[in-house]
Amino acid sequence: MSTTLLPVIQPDAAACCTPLTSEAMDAERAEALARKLKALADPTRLRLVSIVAASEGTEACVCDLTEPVGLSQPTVSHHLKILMDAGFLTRSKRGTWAYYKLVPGALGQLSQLLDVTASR
Amino acid sequence: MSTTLLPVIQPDAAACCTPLTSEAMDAERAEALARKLKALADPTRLRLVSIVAASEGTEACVCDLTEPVGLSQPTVSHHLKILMDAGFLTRSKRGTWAYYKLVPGALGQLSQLLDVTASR
DNA sequence: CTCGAATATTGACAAACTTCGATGGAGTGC
DNA sequence: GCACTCCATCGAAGTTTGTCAATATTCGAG
Repeated sequence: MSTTLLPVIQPDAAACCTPLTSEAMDAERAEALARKLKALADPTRLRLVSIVAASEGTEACVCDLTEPVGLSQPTVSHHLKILMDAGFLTRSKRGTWAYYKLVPGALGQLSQLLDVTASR
Repeated sequence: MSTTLLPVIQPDAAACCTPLTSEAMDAERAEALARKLKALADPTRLRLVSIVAASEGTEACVCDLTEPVGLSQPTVSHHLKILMDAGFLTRSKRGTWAYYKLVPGALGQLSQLLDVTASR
C-alpha cells in the first residue's frame, strides 16, 4: 500500500484562522469510509438491514424482504447486493432460497469509526 | 405530526421462512436516518467534517477548508451547506469570514443509532 | 462611497443512482 | 423431460448528485 502524502498547507492564505497542524483524515480513508456509509445511506437498504437484524438468527430470505419494503424483486436483489459488497450482509443459498445474514461486527465497526472521527 | 401506520404484512407468501414478528424500522425512521447518513456518505464531506473536528475549538473557516480538499470554493461551500442542513455543522460569520463548527453530539448520536440498529 | 476580499447562490452538465420490466439460471416436483 | 418457483442479471428511463464557471452578496479598508 502506498502512503499518500498530502502537501503541507502553506499559511499564505492570510492569518484569518488557526492553521491546521495535521491532516485529520487522508483521502484514502475518507474514500473507504464514504463507500460504507453510502451503502447504508438509503431508506430501503436501512430497512432491509433492519429487518434482517430483527429476524431470527439475524438472517432472512429474499421472499421475506420483498414485501415489507414494497419494491420489485429485482430492486430488492440489487440493494442486497450493494449491502453485500459493502460488507454488511452475506448470502447463502439453501435450495431455491437465498438467505441474507448480518455480518456480526460490521455495523458496530462503522459506528466506532464515526465515534473516532468525533473524538479527534 | 401525523403518524403513518404501516399495513400489517399478511403471511400469505408461503411458509418458506420464519415470519417477521414486527417491523424492525418503519419507513419514517429509515428516511430520517438515511438523510443523515447521505450527508456524510461522501469523501469530501467526510474530510471536511474531519478537518473541522481536528481544528482548534472544532471550528474552521472556509479559507482553511478549500485548499486541503482540492476543490473549488463554490463546491466546498455547497458541501458545507449540506453538512449544516443535516445538523453536523453550524455556521457563524465573523467579519468577512464564515466559521463552521462541529455540533457537539451530532456524530455520536448517529453512531449510537447505528449501534441500536445493530443490537436489535 | 468605492474597491477588494471572502462566501453564497445560480445555471449547466456529466456521472451515478434508483427503479422497473424482461430475461436467464438454478433448483424442486410431477 | 417439463413446468414451476425463487432469485440474479440486463437494459432502459427518470431522478439525484458532484462539480465548475459566472454572478451576486456582504463586509472591511481606504
